[in-house]
Amino acid sequence: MTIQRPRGTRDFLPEDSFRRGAVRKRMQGILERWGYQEISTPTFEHLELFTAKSGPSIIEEIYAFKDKGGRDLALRPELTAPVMRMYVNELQTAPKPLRLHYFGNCFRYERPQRGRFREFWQLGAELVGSDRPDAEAEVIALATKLIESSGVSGDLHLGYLGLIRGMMRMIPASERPVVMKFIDKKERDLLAEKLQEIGADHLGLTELIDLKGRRALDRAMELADNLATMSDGPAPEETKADSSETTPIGAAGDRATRSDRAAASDLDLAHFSELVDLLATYGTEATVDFEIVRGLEYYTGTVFEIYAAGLGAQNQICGGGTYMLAGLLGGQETRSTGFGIGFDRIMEIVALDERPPAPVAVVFVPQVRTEAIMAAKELRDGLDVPVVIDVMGRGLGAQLKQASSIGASFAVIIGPKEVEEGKATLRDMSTGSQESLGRKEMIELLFEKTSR
RNA sequence: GCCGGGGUAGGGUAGCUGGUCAUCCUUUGGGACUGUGGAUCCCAUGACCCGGGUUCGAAUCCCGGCUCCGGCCCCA
Repeated sequence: MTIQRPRGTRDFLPEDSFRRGAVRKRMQGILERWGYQEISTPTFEHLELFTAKSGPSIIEEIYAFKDKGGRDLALRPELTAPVMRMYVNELQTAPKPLRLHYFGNCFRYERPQRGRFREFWQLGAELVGSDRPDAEAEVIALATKLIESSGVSGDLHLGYLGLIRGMMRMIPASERPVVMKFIDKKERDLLAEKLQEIGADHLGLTELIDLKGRRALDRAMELADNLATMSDGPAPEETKADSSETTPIGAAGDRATRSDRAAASDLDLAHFSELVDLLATYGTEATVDFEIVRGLEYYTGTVFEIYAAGLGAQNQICGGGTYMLAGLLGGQETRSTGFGIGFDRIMEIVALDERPPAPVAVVFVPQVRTEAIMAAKELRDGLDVPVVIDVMGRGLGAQLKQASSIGASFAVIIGPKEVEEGKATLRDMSTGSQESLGRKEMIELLFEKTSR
């Protein structure tokens, strides 16, 4: 038995690596042009970073371990938390806004299936320091631009947590987690049942999440007005009561706390509406969809997800929104907006056909090996394509055969005759035509013919 | 964690109602062809996922494990 790859990991053969590199470079080129700067963080972090962000239950899903010094560490399951940790550690006093992008491998201990691996790559960006619609629109437009650049057509769904959270304040705190869960899981029947049970079916929640697109926004405005009228009643009192029971024992407690913290700005639908208009300016098409709640607590308002066709169950290729994480990680509270793209999922459906450049082969008669190696050296300095030379001790014919099988565009043939004349023979591998050239002309001609 | 379907040379496959040397294609290395490739021919390398069980005998049947694929859950 040979040694196998660990479960859920992949090997990337030269062809795969080339394709991945090409798509990555394309995306990073766009990020740079939008003024985002690349950063990198460690592959592993203190476990606490991730439990602080997502709660202790995350430990079940990640690679967590103790090192030899007894420290609790974890392979990063995502990159937003490390990036914000880096921000809190060393970038808090940098001029705002900060535009950052990253690309890195992440790890989760999950059952592998299509589009889901134990080691996977995420590419993302964070705009730190603003949660204005301007910032959100830029980030969302950027995300769609990146996905487009790979030839993948994505379907952008744009949500806003404010209204739903406003509605949540109208129902008992103890019922909120389960209601949120039903929304997230798209359990319509259970949701309707639950709302009726707790006497909250008049809020318009089920109606809201069913609406999509332009009409959803208009209707949301009306619902917000109704809600504002209702909240003049007992709501503030209840809010207070909630905060008193917010000892951070688990997800439920956190949920209530953060919902309330964001209360002041929650119902600001004008903000959301402005974002929708700005996105139109960017030419980014979005479907308004209040069903997107992205279960994560630190999102404060705008959230979005992008789906792609042709991926089966794992069709989400991008997720993001506006969040407050710096405070949670011990820094001064800062609003940021960002997204992560599932790079592997993009690669499964990417429409680009990128191929490595064809190499040039130096083919020689054994007795002039030295001259051939020197020629190869010169060619490598002068050309932008791979230059390869025989290391198998093969004869001339076998070398040409090899050149052909690796797809060489040209062969530079060197024998005693050429050495004597100070020239080399250039053979076009597709046509078989040959010409004798001096060193300088050889490089000039080849450069011209091989550069794209 | 749960539910299905698979695992035979590097890749793709036949065999799988148990019994000669496990089939064929391709790839790789060598040769026919020591100054000219793509063709052809010859040679070589190379596999029954692992462990038990049933049997005179297991690639084949049974059980367990590992792993891959698809779905659930969760997410990227």
